Amino acid sequence: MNVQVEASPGIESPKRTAILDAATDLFVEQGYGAVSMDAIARAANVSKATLYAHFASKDALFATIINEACRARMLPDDFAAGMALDPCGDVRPSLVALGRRLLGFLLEPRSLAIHRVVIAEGARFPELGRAFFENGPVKTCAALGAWLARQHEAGRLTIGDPLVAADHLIGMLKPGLFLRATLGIGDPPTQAEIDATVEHAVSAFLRAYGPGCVQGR
Amino acid sequence: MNVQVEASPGIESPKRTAILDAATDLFVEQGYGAVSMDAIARAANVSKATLYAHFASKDALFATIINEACRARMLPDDFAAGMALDPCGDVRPSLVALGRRLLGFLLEPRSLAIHRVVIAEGARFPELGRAFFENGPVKTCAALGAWLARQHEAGRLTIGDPLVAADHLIGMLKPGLFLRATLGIGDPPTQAEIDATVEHAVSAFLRAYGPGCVQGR
DNA sequence: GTCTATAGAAGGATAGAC
DNA sequence: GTCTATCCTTCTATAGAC
Repeated sequence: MNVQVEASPGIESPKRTAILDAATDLFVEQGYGAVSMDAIARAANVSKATLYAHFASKDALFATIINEACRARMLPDDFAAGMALDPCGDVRPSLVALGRRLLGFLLEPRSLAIHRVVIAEGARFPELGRAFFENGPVKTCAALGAWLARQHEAGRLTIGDPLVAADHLIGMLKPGLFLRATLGIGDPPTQAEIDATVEHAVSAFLRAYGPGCVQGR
Repeated sequence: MNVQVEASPGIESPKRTAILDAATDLFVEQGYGAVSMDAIARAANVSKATLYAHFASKDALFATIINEACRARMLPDDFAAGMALDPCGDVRPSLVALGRRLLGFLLEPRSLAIHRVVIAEGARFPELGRAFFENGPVKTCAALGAWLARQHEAGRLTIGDPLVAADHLIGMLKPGLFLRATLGIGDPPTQAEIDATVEHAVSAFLRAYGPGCVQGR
C-alpha cells in the first residue's frame, strides 16, 4: 500500500481546510481504522463526494495529514529558543529548563496521540514512521547535541559524543512518565512529577557529563 | 468497550489451541483492525462458527491473547537469572551483560510487535496497557532496582533511589535503536550496534552511579 | 465543486443441520 | 462441538443531477 502524500497542498479552499482540520483531529485522536470517511464528512460539514473530490482515498488523506502533523508539531519553538541561549555560569538551570520544556512537550496530549498513531500504523504506512523519526527525535537530538557540544567547548560540560550524550539525557527524562502516559495508565502526570523526573535526570546527567568528568572508562 | 478476558482458559482442546496459536501470530503481527475473523478461522483450519463457540467476540479473543502474551513473554528468563548473581569484583562486566540481554530482548521482533500492538490499541483496550505495563516495564525495573540496591550495599555502586537508577540505566539503553526498530526504519540493529549502545550506556551509568559518586548535587 | 443516493465489498456474528 | 450457508451492518468509493 504505497500511497503518495498529497503533492500540491498549495490551493486553499474553505472546504478543503475544513476537511483537513476535522480529519486531523479524528485521525490523531482515534487512529486510522476507527475513523470512517462518513465521520470525517460529518465533522467537516461536507458530503462524502466532496471529500473524494479533494483526496483520492482514505489512505492518501491519512498520509497527508499525519505527515503534516509530524512536520508541523514536532520541535517546540520555545525549546529551539532555549537552545539559542548559552548559560552565563552554571549549566544546571539551563538543563533543568530544557528538560522541563522537552518532557512537557512530549507529554502533551497531541504529542502522545501522534506518537501512538505513527507506531500503530507504522506497518501500513512506513513513510510515516520515517517522517516522524526525521522531524521529531532526530531533529531534537541534533539540536540538543549541538548545544551540548557548545557547552563542552566552553568548559561547562564534558561531552565525548554529543549525540550519544543527547540520547542519554533524553533517555533519562522519558522513562516512567512517558510510557505511562503513552499507554494511558493512571492519571496524567502532574507538574510536580515532571519536575521531580527532570531533577533526577539532570542530576544523573551532570554526574556523568559535568565539568571534570573523565570519559574514558 | 469493556471486554472481559477469558475467565477459564483451563479446558484444553486441539481446536482451541489451534485458534489461539493462529490468532496470536496474526494479531501480534498485524494488529487488531487488520485481522479479520475469517482470516483467523482460515489460518487455524476451523470454521468461523467454531471460533465463536470458543470466544464470545473478536474483542474477547484479542484481549485474551494479548493479555496472555504480555504475561508470558515479558521478562526474559536469562535476565532474571543474571539478576541472581552478584559480581565478584568490578560491576562493569555484569552491567554490560545485563544491558546486552535486556536490549537484545527488547529488540526481538516479537517484543517489538507486542509493544506496537499494545500502544496501538491502548485506547480501545485500556486493560491491555495495564497488563503490559505491570508485567513488563514494572517487573523489569523492580528486578533491576533490587539488584542495584544490593550492589550499593556491597559498596560497588552508589545508588540513591534504586528505581530511579534502574529507570536511568534502561532509559540510556533504549534510545536510538529501540525507537528505530519500533518504527521499522532502516535495517534491524546489528549486534555491533547493540554492543556499542550498551557500552556507552554502562559507561555513562558508572560515571553517574559508580562507587564514590556523590549523589546530592 | 457540491450534493443525494447508491453500488459493491468486507467483516462480525448467527441459524440450523449433523 | 463442528460445519455450511447466510444475515446484517458498516465502510469505501462512485454515478449522476445541479
